Amino acid sequence: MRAHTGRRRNDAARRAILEAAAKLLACADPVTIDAIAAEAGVGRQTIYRWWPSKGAVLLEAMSELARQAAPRPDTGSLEGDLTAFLTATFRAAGTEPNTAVLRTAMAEALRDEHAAELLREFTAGRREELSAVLAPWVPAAELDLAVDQAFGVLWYRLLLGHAPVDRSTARSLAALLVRQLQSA
Amino acid sequence: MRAHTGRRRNDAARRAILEAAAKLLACADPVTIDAIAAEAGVGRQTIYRWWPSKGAVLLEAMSELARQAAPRPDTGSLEGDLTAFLTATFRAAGTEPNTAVLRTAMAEALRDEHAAELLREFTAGRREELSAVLAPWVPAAELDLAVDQAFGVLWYRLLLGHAPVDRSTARSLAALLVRQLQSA
Amino acid sequence: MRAHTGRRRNDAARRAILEAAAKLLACADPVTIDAIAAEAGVGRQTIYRWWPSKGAVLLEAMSELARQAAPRPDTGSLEGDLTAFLTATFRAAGTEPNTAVLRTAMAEALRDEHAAELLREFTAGRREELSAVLAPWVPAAELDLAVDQAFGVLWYRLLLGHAPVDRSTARSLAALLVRQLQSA
Amino acid sequence: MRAHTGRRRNDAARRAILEAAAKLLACADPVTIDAIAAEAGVGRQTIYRWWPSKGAVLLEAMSELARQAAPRPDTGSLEGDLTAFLTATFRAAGTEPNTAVLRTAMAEALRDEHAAELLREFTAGRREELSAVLAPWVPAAELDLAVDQAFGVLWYRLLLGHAPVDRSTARSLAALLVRQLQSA
DNA sequence: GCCTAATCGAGACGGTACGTCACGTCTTCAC
DNA sequence: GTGAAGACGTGACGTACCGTCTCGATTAGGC
Repeated sequence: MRAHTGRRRNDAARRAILEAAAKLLACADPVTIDAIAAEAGVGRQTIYRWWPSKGAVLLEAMSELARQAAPRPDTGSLEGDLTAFLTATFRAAGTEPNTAVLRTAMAEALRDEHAAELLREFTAGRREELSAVLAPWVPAAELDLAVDQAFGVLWYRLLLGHAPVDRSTARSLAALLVRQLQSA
Repeated sequence: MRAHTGRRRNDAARRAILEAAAKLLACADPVTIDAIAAEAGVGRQTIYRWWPSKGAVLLEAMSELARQAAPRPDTGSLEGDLTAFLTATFRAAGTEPNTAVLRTAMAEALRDEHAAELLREFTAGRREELSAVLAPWVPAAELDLAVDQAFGVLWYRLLLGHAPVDRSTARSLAALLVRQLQSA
Repeated sequence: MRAHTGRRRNDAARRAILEAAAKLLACADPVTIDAIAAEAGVGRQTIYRWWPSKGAVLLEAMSELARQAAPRPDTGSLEGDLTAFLTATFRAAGTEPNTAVLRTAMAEALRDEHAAELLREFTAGRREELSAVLAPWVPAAELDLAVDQAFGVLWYRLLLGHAPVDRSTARSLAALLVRQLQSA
Repeated sequence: MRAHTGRRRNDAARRAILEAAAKLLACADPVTIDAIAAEAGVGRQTIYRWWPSKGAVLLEAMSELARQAAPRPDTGSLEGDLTAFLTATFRAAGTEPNTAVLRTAMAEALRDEHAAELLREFTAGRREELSAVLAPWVPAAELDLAVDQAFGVLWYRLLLGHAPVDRSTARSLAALLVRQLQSA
């Protein structure tokens, strides 16, 4: 038995696919596999060879996009750190095309188990970031719920659009959470 | 001029459609117009005559389902009222088939503007309920954000599934929010 | 038992329907019941009350249109009479909108037994006309086939459109048929 | 540049579609695309990929069916050849399921320009056959009209059904045409 | 002058077929 | 074996007409 024969995976194709997906993700309208393949100059099968579904491609593309976002602030106070984190996060999420990307990603995750898994991983990563920020000051028992309150507001507003996702929201939310967490 | 001519809308068909939609909504797998029509014993066109899209039917069905849910508690304390409201709400939303219904409704709203509008209306109604509960005790400036924190946690967990939506979550959340709001 | 009570049939509606059908028949594109009803300013049911199918309306409209066409020539010779008859018939049938009417009528007759029956009646009438023209000169045994040869050429060209249906065709055909019939 | 990439057209599917169409064509009742697809064990889209309309499929199927029909008789006499040709043709056309096939084909051609074009091609081929039979004996100027007389009788009777399309008709018609053509 | 009943325009109803779109799989040939 | 190209079976979509079934309004004898 040979360990491996034949042509090796073309990383250029992989990157082209993710970039095409990212580009289309930002357009707000539903993304098709054909569109990704055409935009990437790639055969449809090349996508299915490496990802289990359309949603998986989109989610991976989104995760790459959002990789750089997170600062790990250290201002010396809970309120300072939390404000810095939430401000950065809300500003990023509330700005197009990111808003459209996140909404489309959630839409995909609700229809595709592969995408759902990747979105769970992505959001778990974000929660860990925020947990790390809060951990020094907050009792462990309250951590998870506090984190979900912050990201809950973010996603709830993002998906429904009834209220802004912006810097000022982030600041108010940080202040409220601080009061809640420190009054223990 | 006559006020109206022609056969009137068949209310039995309308109800059959919404009930069929509600039934299928609870099944967790994607709902098709054909399935609704068949389940309701109705022609497809009768659906398209009265609703602009599949999403609109589903959202209307969901809204009818959830109409009765809300208690308007009056225990005499912020913590009592809030706990009662959130406990009831989380328990309802966290129980199948309601969880599936809400997830499907959101999935539809993310792809269909008509459904989105109806989901906005539905969630606005729920926020008003909670606002009414909080209003006596909470400064107006903090109301909206507090409400979004509560429903944010609910939807965030519902959609991602990383943590439970249950009575105990509701109680913890109520306690946290009370601390936050009363420490002002 | 009373012989009859209630409102009588509205002849204006009947005429409006046939005229609307005639008008739409002339347009070459497929005619719908809705279009007839709208054009006639009539409810759909008023059509179905009096005709068994769409085709029946169209065929009756066509028959009324074509009622006046037939001359009963008497030039004193077989060739003269035949030429006169065929010339008139081919010129009428070969001119728009009559061509479209006949084609549409046949299309309808091929899908609708009521229309087929009416088209059979209509064409039977036309064949009788031609038979009457030929009868004085042609042995009875050959009459039917000769008549079918004439109308056969007419319809064959009308339906396929590979060759004209015009006065000169009529004259050539008349001459050929005369030779055939007189050489007995 | 490559001459061609991608999977090739599946000829088995093509044949299955045409055979299914032929089979359904013979059933006298209206043919649907779904029925063809199901009978052929093929997706609907595979039909639309290769034929512009339902009529085009049906006409192509009919043309294949009728390909073998034509004898090219050579009995040494006009009457002999013509009788042989018309007898064979009328017998074939006048026998079920061929009659139903031809009627359905015409019905389709009257509603669908693609089918009309294919029916024109088919009938043109048949006319050429008959022209070739007649050419040695008939002046060119009279050829087309004589041919249209023969096929005219065939189609006229086929479509209206007022008189038989059979061997004896063919013989009488041949005799009449011979008299007409030879008495010049 | 009512009563009865059939007709009218309007339009909603359950159906059937249409032609399109996107999916995820498969097949072909080039590399 | 991987790549682009593209045909394949599948199944939902939204539209167009069909022929039937209500509606309330209108009309016209028979009593």
